Amino acid sequence: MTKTPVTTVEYTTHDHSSCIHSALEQASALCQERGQRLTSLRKQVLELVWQSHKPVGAYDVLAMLSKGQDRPAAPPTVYRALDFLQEQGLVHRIASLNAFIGCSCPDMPHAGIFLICEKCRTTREMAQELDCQDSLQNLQDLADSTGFKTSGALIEMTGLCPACQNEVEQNV
Amino acid sequence: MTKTPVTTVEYTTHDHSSCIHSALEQASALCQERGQRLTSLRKQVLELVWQSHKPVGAYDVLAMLSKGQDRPAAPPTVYRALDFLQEQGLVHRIASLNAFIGCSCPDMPHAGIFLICEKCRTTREMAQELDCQDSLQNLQDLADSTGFKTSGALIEMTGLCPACQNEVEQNV
DNA sequence: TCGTGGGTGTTATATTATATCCTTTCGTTT
DNA sequence: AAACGAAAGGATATAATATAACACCCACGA
Repeated sequence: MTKTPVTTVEYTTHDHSSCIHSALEQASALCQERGQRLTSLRKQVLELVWQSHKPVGAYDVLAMLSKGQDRPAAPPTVYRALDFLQEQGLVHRIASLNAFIGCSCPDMPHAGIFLICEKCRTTREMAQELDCQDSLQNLQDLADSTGFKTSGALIEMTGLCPACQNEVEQNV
Repeated sequence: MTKTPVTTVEYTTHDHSSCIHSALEQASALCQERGQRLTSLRKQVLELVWQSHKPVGAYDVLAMLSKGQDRPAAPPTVYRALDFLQEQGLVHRIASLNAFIGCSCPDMPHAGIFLICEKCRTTREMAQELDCQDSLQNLQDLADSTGFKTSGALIEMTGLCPACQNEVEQNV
């Protein structure tokens, strides 16, 4: 049986520069709105995180940032920028990979649900889908019904993205 | 309003030695069943992980393991044991804490849902509750409906455990 | 103008995890 | 029992990730 996958931009060749551009625009607007300073360094780091739809390590960012510089940047430089971006909801940390990824909808607070391809590492965030927030709420209700008081959730699902599923089929 | 929390053993003073004992018993039985070797070292590490209902770091285990030894153990010793225990489903890794916790129901494979108290770090695993597996299935269906092929899930919820909620109230 | 505080640079170090090679242990086969 | 091979563990080194602490600078308001 073949089912037509609902392919999303993360999994297709697309004009990624427009992803980056719109992420930066949105970040800029949000920070202005909030009276936060999206400094040159922070913007640079955000742009580097957005170079792909795969989570990127802090030290990768560091390396990219240092490329062509006379003196390479030091870890705290990057971690501070990443901390800021996380606080502003502009990037998420993927705990299972010790890596960071740009948030696809930073304008509304949300606990992200991440679909991480274990083959190509392309990672998609489910956040705005209604059903998704329902499921999350279910979980939280469940937790709270045991007397726990939930304040945050981390959901990372691993598997194969549509593109990598196809590759596997072809290799067989 | 006050609601009576459904307190569970993790959050109450209890005869923890019986937790440890039964975990070891169960581990022993499972390994035997599977033809796996629960060596002395692995058993020791499992016991150390079970010292509490809080996730414990690999280097904490290392330190406890080395205490009183003439020559301290080296990291790979602990990581190898932890890897084995994870493979056997006897311990889980809590990604957001880089730490490990004993599995409360190693006899059936499951994706754990963890409730982590951000104050005392006591962590409870929801695994067997029916609703909980339903919610998980919901999430997976949701992911799969986008063309993703889910193979594993990581769910870590943070908040306050019943005991720590009470403390907060008292301090106010 | 003078503080003041946030942001960044810099150095050092902490924490977590793995690679590699070698030795020991243990079950199996002969 | 001896020999073998595979799995487990010991030991050393190093990789990868993250933070502490302090110094400097600059923009901004009093």
